[in-house]
Amino acid sequence: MGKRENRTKPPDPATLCKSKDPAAVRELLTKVGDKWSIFILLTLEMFPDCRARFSAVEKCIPGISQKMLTVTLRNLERDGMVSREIFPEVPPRVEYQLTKLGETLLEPLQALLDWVNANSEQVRKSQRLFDQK
Amino acid sequence: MGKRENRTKPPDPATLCKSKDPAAVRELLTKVGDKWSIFILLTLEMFPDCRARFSAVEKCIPGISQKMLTVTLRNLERDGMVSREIFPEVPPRVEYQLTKLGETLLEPLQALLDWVNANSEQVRKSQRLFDQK
DNA sequence: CTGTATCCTGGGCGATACTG
DNA sequence: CAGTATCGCCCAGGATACAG
Repeated sequence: MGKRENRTKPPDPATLCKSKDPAAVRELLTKVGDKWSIFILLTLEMFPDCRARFSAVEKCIPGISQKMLTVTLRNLERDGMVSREIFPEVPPRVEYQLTKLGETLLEPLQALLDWVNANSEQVRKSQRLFDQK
Repeated sequence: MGKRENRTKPPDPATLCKSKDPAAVRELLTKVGDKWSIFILLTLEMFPDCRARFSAVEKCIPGISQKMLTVTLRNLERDGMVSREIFPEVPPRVEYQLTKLGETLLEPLQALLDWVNANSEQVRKSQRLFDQK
């Protein structure tokens, strides 16, 4: 399932979407494809125990607004990728940590990042070629 | 680089974005995260020689509009993931084919799909739990 | 059959102000 | 410090019509 050998026969139309739970696939890729999720996941990964407080994450991600950090963290928590712990202090302290699930997602994600590092130059070249035609 | 061991010291803020070409990372994830790109790539992969004509791809992707198929294919071509060949016939025939570059992207992508297949149930469970609080 | 050209809507996201 | 609330812009993407 999902192997990449060359076929010699055309596929049954809609085979793809029957075998793969298209809703779940699209859902994840939409999440991961949004503007900030991956940066948050990768940032948390850098901290000891994959754990950091709100403001610490914020400082590691230039350009993110407070609102989007809150929203994206909340979504990640909802999906079970990140856990959230509130400390009843003043001033308040909230710590976020990658869950086991979140950590497992980072592996395939890292593969994608490696691909980017290896191939982004070729992509840019292709774009330039295409644009000047 | 990009390893996943636990750190014992907090990261240098903005380390992430210095080491990874954030523009390129975000660019790819935005593409891959759009509504149709992956389905198109996975569809082409199913055909002999990773090659199919416009209408054949269309039939394999329920719900895609003609416009979005055209637009997304054009973007993929611009990025060098897909090549396009026009046959001067009537009625016209146009064939699209995964390039070498496009095929290499499918490997990390497949890892992500496998993750979805393995974990989407747990994600849904987490969502239900979160929502009823 | 394989496109292009318009129009239109929803929602992602930023800016800003306010709160416990 | 770590949020909410509100407003408004922009643009991905759907519907529809037309063209080579």
